Amino acid sequence: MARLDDLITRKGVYRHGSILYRSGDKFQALYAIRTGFFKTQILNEDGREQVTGFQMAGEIIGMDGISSDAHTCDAVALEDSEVCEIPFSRLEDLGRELPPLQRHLHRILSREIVRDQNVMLLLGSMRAEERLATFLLNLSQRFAVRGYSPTSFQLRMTRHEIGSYLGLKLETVSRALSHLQESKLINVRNRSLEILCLSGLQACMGKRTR
Amino acid sequence: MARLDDLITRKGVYRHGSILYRSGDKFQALYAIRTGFFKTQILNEDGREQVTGFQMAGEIIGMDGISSDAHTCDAVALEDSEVCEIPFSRLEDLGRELPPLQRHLHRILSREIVRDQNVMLLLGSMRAEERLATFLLNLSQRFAVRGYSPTSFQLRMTRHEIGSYLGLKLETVSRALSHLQESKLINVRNRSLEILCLSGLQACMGKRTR
DNA sequence: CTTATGGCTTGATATATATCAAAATTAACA
DNA sequence: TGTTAATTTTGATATATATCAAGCCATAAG
Repeated sequence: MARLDDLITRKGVYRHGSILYRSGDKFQALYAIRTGFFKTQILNEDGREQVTGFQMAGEIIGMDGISSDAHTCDAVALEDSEVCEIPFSRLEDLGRELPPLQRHLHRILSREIVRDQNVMLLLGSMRAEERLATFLLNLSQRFAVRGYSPTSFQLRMTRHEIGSYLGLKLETVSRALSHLQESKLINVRNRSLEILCLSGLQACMGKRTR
Repeated sequence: MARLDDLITRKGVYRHGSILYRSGDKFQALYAIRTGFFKTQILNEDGREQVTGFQMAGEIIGMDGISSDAHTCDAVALEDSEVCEIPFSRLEDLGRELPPLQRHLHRILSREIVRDQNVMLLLGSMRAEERLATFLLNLSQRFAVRGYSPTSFQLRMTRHEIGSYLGLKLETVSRALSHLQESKLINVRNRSLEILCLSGLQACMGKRTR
């Protein structure tokens, strides 16, 4: 553990809107978010963007860069955030000496694969309101794990960014939020969100017309 | 290399329709496809399915299982296929001794992450015909790498499976194929596909109304 | 060779979401 | 702190894709 600490260096503070890495940047390190909130996004040749994830404190980003020694997405701070850098080749070196660390790295990489595949399921088979419910429940769980309220939190991203992540236009996101509110499942006012009925939201995930 | 060969064992032949692993199966190994064609899919609680990928000879599957020691998707043979098994903990052991092998594994895991994120882009931001063009061009490239014709090949999957992968209904897939054919970009008759104009298909990827 | 079954295509119609537009609200900044 | 710019909501309408339905084709089984 001491040796891992030795590896990790405080990379610094990223102000709201600033960029941790860009697509095309040389890959050298993974980043552990200490505090704050990021989004990752990829851009098409023709300028279309897709938000591929929202990352919060305790999560690791940058794994996309390993495959080609260059990052394939942008990572942007959605609020002032503190980040630690984990030089990747040194992490690999250390992993060779410490099997549990090696295993841990593999699990983190695989967890990202599983997460991505669940987003595919969401994008490929769910209706707008279901996608939103799934998204809110996912945020809720992740806040809960960190000791924050699972039922009351701030959205760190715009409706446009939520829409980009969920494959919807921002108007659709807004309407779906309004509708969940009418259904008494949530309270939403700007970026503050309150979940009134977790089980109701869960039920909402299972509704298919599509 | 000899030691890697030592690790890998021929797992056997999987007949068309048979299952290499199922969601929930204990994770013990990665699988290298020697010959043939697979699909991987996840299933919702409520029975909805999402095809998460199509894998061909030379590709590795099973990486989803590392994170929780259990597979999170099903892998199904789409034609008679031959598979090799790579016991994962032994692969990790060997990776600790052979840094290039370790690095190779990390690249493979990361490549899957990048692939998945590009599918997110497809599902989140492309129109039906674009998705199909992207899909066909991806198959084309992968066949080319393997020394097969990039412009003439057999589709190994049904319209339904293509639709599940692309987030479309099978009728939409069928119509989009017909339309690409009318546009003289492809010839398609059942499962045989011929690409008449690679650059035309590429241009088709960039068309947005959405 | 014949029949049956699953897969595919095409048409008509329905529907979910996108698009366009305007106003209201909030946040950023000078 | 006033002013501007960005974000959000909501409505009206357009459109892409889903749904429903029927017939056709191809492959597999008897």
